[in-house]
Amino acid sequence: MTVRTRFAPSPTGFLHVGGARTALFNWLYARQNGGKFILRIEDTDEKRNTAEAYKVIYDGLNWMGLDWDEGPDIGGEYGPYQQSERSSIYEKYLAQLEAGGHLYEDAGAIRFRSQRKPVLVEDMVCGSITFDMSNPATHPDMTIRRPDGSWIFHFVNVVDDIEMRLTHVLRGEDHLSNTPKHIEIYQALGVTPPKFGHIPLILNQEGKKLSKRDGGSSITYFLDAGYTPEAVANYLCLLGWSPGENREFLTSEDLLTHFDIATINRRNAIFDLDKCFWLNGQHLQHMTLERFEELALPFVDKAGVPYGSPDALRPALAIVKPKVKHLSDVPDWIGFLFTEDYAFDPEAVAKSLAKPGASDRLEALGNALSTLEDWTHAAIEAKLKETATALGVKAGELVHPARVAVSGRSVGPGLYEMFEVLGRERTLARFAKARSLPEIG
RNA sequence: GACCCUAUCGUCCAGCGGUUAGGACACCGCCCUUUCACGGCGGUAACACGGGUUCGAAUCCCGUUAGGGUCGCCA
Repeated sequence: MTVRTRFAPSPTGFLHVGGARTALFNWLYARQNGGKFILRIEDTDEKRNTAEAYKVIYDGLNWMGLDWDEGPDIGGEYGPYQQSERSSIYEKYLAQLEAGGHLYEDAGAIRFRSQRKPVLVEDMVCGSITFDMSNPATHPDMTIRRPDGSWIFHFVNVVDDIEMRLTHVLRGEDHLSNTPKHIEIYQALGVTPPKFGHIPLILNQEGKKLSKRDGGSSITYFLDAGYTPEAVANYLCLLGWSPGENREFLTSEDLLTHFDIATINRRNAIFDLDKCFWLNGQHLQHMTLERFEELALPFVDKAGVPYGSPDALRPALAIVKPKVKHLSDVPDWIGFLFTEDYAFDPEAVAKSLAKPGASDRLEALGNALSTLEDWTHAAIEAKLKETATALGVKAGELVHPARVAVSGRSVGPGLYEMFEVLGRERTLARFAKARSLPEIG
């Protein structure tokens, strides 16, 4: 039997990281088993049904690299894939339950009568749990349809999972207590339930369920802040799971081969943005330059960095890739390489360039570099050190003023790498420009 | 309140009857170094509590406490 999993978000205009995680786990499970991953939009509340809300879901999943085999946008064998268009299907199942004597009316709404028998939930992550359904006070008969004819989540969710031939339902642990109710519907319909897997929740710093209000609870936050999807996926999998051997850095391909839903623990986990941040730096550092380029380009373009052509941009990206931690920092880290109109940070100028003798040392360095044959970072480094020795000063006495001269700041990419990217002409011109600054004595 | 889940450093994860309780993030030193990073070395820091079971419990059982979740005509 082909594995079929799904992600069934409500179009709220917000993709929660917890939602992204369930989507990721379902996607991984489907891909690991040669199965299908289905996207279904649960929009029984029509107010939510807007094009922008759909776009948020599509964009979020696409960004994470999660592709779906069936969905509202691409169709599929068991469509439509949005609940607002499936009412006739629900009517059919409702009639079946009615015929079985499982329904009754209550103030215009339709309720499902519980059998009041114990229900066993065999969960892929939580194990076997038996729910005693005998107390109507704690397990009231659930409403299935409102007086106005609209449908309630529990019912349509089960019907769709049946109709769409889902074999595995991996979802948040907040649904664990709802599962026996869902199983009762499967039983009333005479259908074998799918396998369930309830994954622990993501908590905020206060240990509460991560909500919209919490910073970093939306997947767009990670996108905008310059996180890479591979780092976010890596981090999300690490929450509650470990591949063993103290391994933590996993590429998306590693995740596909190693991640195992059955071995995640049952404990809710607090989201640690610091660790995600660290992982992001690791991924940035380890990925190919091509991938880095692909991810950084939108940020560079958005900031309006005048890099000219991709060929001119590439070397600049190459020298910041090992150092930058957020893609959103890239424009700031490379901007000065593409304009002679870069700003001088007053503090940086005061700390090195304005120091006595700095201008002279810069001149000496400029003279030495003007005749350097091989304009590579290695040769530049050798020449700078040679010059320092000749002047009888430490390399830092040349390095620091030179850094501020060419970049206007005290923090940035490697100095020799910056020189190399700038080229001799512009490097020396910037030395001269810096020496003519009013602050320089 | 009832029901369900959970309980190892501040945080995440290892540990599955015998360990000096390990790794990572964060934090603090030191080293490397052209800044910032990276990297290296070292440090602070945990088995919630109480009973069992056992020759022996972080590991198994029970209870307590704490946290989370569910109990909608939200999804």
